[in-house]
Amino acid sequence: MTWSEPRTAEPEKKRAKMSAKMTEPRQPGLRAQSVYKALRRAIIEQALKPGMKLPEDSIGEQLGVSRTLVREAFGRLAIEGLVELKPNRGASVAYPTLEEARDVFDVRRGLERMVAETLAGNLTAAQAAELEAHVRLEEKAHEQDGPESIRLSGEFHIKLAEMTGNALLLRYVQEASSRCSLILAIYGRPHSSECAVSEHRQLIDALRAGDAARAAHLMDHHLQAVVTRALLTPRGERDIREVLAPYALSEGLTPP
Amino acid sequence: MTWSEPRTAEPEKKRAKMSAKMTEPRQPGLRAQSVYKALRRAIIEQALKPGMKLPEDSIGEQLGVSRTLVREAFGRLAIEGLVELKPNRGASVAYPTLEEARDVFDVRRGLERMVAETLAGNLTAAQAAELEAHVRLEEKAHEQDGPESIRLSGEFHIKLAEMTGNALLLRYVQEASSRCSLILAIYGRPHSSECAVSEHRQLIDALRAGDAARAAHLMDHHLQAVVTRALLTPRGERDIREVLAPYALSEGLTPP
DNA sequence: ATTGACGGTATTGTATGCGATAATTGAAGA
DNA sequence: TCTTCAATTATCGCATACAATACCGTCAAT
Repeated sequence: MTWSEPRTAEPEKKRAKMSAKMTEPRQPGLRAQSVYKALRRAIIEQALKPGMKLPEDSIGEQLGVSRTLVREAFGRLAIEGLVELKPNRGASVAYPTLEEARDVFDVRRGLERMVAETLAGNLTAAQAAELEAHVRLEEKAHEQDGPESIRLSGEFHIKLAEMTGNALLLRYVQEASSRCSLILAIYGRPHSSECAVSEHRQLIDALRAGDAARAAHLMDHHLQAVVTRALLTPRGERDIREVLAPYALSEGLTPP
Repeated sequence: MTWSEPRTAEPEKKRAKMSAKMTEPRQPGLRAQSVYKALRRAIIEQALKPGMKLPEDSIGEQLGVSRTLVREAFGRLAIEGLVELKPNRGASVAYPTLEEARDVFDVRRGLERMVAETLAGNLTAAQAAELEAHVRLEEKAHEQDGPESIRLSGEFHIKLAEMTGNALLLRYVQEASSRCSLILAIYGRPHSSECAVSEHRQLIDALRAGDAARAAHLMDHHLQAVVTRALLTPRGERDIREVLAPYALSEGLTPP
């Protein structure tokens, strides 16, 4: 994101009573949305790391908006579990505990099972083709194993949710999905590519065949596999910091 | 709108610099929460009817807070699908279309199926007892068939979700549940008591027996039954207004 | 009579201000 | 040197200020 324009560079005293034509008439609500999306991406891509403090002032200044809009974005992100909001202590990037993490993954499995069941036997030819094209992209990306691979894996699941045509289900899947990203950023091993492409392929087959039970089962185990592959299991924590951090954070302590 | 008190009559210059002790130190964030809860209840209990306009000013004035907090509440409620927020046109109580309604019910069924599966065979004796006590309450209330009956039916499902110990699942179930209330307010027949107590009882039995499949199945059909009993099926709309209203509202038109 | 233009008012979107709370620093005492 | 506590500073919570729309009624023109 290019924040090249120095909107609030000057000592901000002269903005009242300015000549009427220098206000750019960006359409309303759009700036708020942008702040939200910027922060969301920054968190998911780990530019903002879990536990990191998020001062309203500096962020607003950086993004060229007032604290009001930043605050609004924090609200939404807090509901989605991406930031934590403590009274009088402001916002920080969420640092889910292992327990919360497990909750999220459990719910996600359930949600995506619904997706699979809904879609089984109801895919149009076009949709099936789109999914297969996507999987081929995943295969290509998987070879050079960049961060692209991870993004595509995630998008596959979002695409599936979209195809159900159920807006609420889509929203929940998206939410669970972002939270999973955050969780894997904390507890996951460095960069396992998370989703096995072959499992995606099998799933598509089951969906085309209209085998709801098999599709649901595949999805369930696929996501279960993601968890184990990415190491969510707490046996043998690798770093003492990681063991303590959640506790420290949840008590309002701030490790350096 | 009663403009009895001349709020902005005075040149509003003298409100700064008041004697230091007249600020009640209510703890921060609590007022925001209160506004949110107040509006939420008002909507669910249909004091605020679907489609009704929600001006920030008058609501804030009524609740004794500034537009800022009202706005914040609107944001949360909008995410939960209880209010609609249109740019530059403000907030109104949501008026879900039949399609959205179906989405919500579908997701709810899936979520509560998860609840049932999670709980099956995992109820403590205390929990089972609590549920049975609740059902007895429902039976009592069912006789005089007041609005109490509806509230208790809803609470049964919330209680179940709580017992899973999964905070996220609980939140989703609560959200779906409130949206269902709103939906039934629009499309439901006058006051069917929505949940059959006997079905609740059967469900508890299945949960105690640890029969996950049966519990899930019961839950699924129970909720399906709620839909049919409450008449969500669009055959034979009773009133032209009700047919048109969703379309009007969704286009931003405001029927009288 | 309907429609379209115009002007005033009501409401929204966003920024800013003010008091309050927590973080931090620094000084004094153990 | 290590604690304890007070003063300073950074931030937050909330209200308010102000500009930008949208709404509504009036009036003129077809």
